[in-house]
Amino acid sequence: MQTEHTPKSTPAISRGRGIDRVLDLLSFLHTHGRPIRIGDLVKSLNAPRSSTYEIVKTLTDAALLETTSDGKLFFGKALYFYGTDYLREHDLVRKGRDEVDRLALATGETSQFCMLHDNKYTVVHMRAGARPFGISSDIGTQVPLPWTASGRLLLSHLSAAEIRSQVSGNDLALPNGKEIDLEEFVGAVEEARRQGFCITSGLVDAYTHCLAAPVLDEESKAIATLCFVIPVDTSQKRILELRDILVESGRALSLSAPARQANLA
Amino acid sequence: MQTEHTPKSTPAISRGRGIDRVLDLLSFLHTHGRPIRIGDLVKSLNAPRSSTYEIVKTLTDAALLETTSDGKLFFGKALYFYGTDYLREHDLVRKGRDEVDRLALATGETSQFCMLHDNKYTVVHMRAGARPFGISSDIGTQVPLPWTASGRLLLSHLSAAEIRSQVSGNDLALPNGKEIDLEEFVGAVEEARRQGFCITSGLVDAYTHCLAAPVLDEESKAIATLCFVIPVDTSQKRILELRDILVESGRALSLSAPARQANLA
DNA sequence: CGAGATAGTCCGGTATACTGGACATAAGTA
DNA sequence: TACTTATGTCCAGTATACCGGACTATCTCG
Repeated sequence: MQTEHTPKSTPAISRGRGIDRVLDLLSFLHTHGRPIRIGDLVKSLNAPRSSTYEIVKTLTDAALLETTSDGKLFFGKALYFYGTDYLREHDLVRKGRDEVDRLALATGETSQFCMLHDNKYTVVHMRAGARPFGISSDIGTQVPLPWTASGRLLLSHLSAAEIRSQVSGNDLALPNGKEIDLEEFVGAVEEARRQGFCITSGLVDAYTHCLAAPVLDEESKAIATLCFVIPVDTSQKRILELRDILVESGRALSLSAPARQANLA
Repeated sequence: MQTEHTPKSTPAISRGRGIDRVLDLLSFLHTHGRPIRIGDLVKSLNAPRSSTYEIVKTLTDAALLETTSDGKLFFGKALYFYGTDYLREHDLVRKGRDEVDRLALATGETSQFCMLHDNKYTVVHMRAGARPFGISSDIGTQVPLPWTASGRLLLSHLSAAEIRSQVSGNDLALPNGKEIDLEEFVGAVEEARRQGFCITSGLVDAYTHCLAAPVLDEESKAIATLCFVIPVDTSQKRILELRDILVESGRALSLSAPARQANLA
């Protein structure tokens, strides 16, 4: 499941395929998030200079990249068009976006639509709530799965063993320095599946709850999640209210009825 | 200015760079506009089969492509993220989109934000008007420059000679079979620049006017346009009213004052 | 002015990516 | 059954894409 073109252990510089260089370039540009000078790019990618120039030229001609006014590089128009095409053809994501916008408007809470990408929790769409609260993560932001409620749902179709192998050691270390216990996490995933929703508190930061509901595919596997990011001081009553709204929205987007016996235990 | 990786005259199949194959693939997928089977892809691209399989695998692993439920290929999540990144960093396009949405809402008319791409008029964003009228072109749609009012504005920084060389013979043939006279077109471009807006009638189809205003960069060159697509039977008064709104919006997005003596002649 | 970064071009040798073709399935169809 | 059409894998030879390194040209800073 590792992406093959980014050898983790060997940042070594070897003769490489042009394609792989391109993929690395784009991927780096995404995590970097801002325009970058070509020299820095060469250093960051640890790629041969002349090849990089060549590739950048090719990509720029094809409008996959653009040069900003101050000579830096970033994504170009073609990628915008391709992204739009993706959205047009991809019902689920399109509906998910609409639902997020609707939820944020209706509840005033910061809402997100998330999917698994690169084996990470990834924000596909988000809309900030009414009160400007904290820093809401941008679209495309990736976070280790154990840090989020959605992460627990997105893994909930896997067996305990599979979960253990998916979560690399690093991912269990929270931003606040604490470490999540692996077995506890496996249990939480299990519980999330049984309940059909998940709530976590103070994981990514100390001041928020994370409240998530799954979107299921035909086989009742969570292919995406909807979630609210809400202040810790939210009342229990309000939390439950939001949870019900979220679960309902998730069900509406799902391709199958939950099939789980939702409220048994 | 031709994209180098698509030799027009030689659809020949020769040993090619992987990168170029990828660019061709993406570009084709965009114009195709729908998921496609890999076999058809091979035929359409006239590319070696084994290489295509290899490339598709690589791109799929990197999430640039995705396989649909019925085994067809289309753009993947990564491209959606890259497109979002583009939008986030690209002020002009972001503002242009907002303005289009605003205009469509305020006037009820179908509105578009357009730019030059691949030497074609390209719809960067659009929003359908209040009355569902005709077929509004999707985002990413490309049309020969002479067919549109925007096209005249987007070329208006060029000399007559440059314009002649930009417009290839094919582009002058309208969908209705008629042919635009090249010199007439050059004149229209000139006039569009002088006036700071442009109106065309019955070009792409017989039932619409196309009304466009430029967005200028620091050197007063049109880098984009805003436009309305309106029914032929719109009253003259209404047209002028919409024109003023559009010109004003274009000015607001511009990086320079029009600098042209707008209403001289 | 010299020293040190940075952007960008150019070129020849060679490691290897790309390709054609063979092969294995499976589905449709006549 | 036999024939066609599609997807997909694998392999070895060679055309060539990629890389290292040399070279220019700016720019900045001391």
